Amino acid sequence: MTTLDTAGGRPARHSLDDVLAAAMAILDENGLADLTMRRLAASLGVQPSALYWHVPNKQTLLALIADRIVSVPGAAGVPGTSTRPGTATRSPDATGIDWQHAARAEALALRDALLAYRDGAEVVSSTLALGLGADDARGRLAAALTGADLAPSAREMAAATLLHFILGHVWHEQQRLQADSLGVVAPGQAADPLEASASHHGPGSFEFGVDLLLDGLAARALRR
Amino acid sequence: MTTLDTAGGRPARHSLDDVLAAAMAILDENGLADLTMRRLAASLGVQPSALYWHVPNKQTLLALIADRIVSVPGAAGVPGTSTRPGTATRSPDATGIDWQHAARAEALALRDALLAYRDGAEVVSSTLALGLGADDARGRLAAALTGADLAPSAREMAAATLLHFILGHVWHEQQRLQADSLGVVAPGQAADPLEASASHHGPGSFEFGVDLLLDGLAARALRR
DNA sequence: ACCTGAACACCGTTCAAGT
DNA sequence: ACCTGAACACCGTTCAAGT
Repeated sequence: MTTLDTAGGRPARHSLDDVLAAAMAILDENGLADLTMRRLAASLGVQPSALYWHVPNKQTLLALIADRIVSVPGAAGVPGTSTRPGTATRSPDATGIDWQHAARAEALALRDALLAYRDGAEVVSSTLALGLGADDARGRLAAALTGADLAPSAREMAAATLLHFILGHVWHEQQRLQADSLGVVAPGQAADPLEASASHHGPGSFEFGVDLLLDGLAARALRR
Repeated sequence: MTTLDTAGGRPARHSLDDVLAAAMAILDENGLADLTMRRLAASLGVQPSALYWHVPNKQTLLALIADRIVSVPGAAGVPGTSTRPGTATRSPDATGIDWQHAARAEALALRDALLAYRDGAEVVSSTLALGLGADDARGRLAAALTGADLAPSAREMAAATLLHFILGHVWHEQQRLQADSLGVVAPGQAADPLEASASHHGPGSFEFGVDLLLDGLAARALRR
């Protein structure tokens, strides 16, 4: 079905874009555990070895996917431009825009982007040290913090803190989604909504964390 | 060398404790990628299938390891008692103890515990939904926050926020350690100490994040 | 109580060769 | 420019059987 074999001939010919699209489809439908090079090749109607013409190894493939997951236009993004420099600025005259609102919006947009693909947070997390997508996200968060009265290094560290929290939270969230759908429930972690909503994983716990960080920054700004 | 074959006989007999100790040795010396069931079996002088008498599957093995990594006595822990209830209280009369100091100490202790094993943060993160170790850590953080003037649900959410930040930060940190030791450097992420120390990954960026969170909590406490 | 032996159904990656 | 075919060196897990 996704093989897309050329009408008459045998060997299907693909671009890197095709490969990434197919990989992301598998990721979303079956999860990271099922995203193997062999399964990906099969979904493209191609031999596994063919993938290594497009990509040097699986790790790079995952990094490219992470890049795409994170590069969807967020709250500050212009729709259609998927890649923007990390230090992108929003509208030049930022007067009247509350930086806390901007940072909050960016954080929520990043969470949505991660939630848009199954295991999105794990893919992006596992790829952190390779740069690319994660750096893009941190750049956007840092840009959103322009306006807070912070030294450049403090702004960078604050953006990193936000990013780490977001990845940690969403990953946990997606692990629970998967565990629940598999019926696997850990002893302490009750699956019934009663306990879930009353505890650290209820709705709003993400916003709580973001606001906590932003409150900390605001307190710092006041002390200068 | 680690086979520990009984002097005279053929089949080596082991306890779950032996298995976990051998697994943690591999983890620390060779990393998570090399911690396979087959390699673990070989290090114990046993067939791979023998491991499945001690443990139902690899995921459970990793969860048990995560539990041990996290359960080292932290700042508030009594040395020797490795397992304590999640809602453990520290000394009853907490008057005079600054909760911010307690939470900070607990966060630093957790980071040290994660750093004590190669890929520690990834192992614990991947095991979050299974409860065990991660829950223990969150419980200790929540306990340390007793004294901050917070509603119980807020305290739980704050502990979760701290935990997610810590895992995200240390995982990133350990990824960089491994990337550096392999000589793999990402385009943007310069390996030279000049850029590293000037940015979000310099020394102190962990403390910065923790303090940011604690400042946010302090600001909240003031508003009540 | 703890392990062997053999098998099943997979992996990622390389490399010469094809078109 | 993009793919095949065949191979290499691995995986996690199951299960009957042994002691």
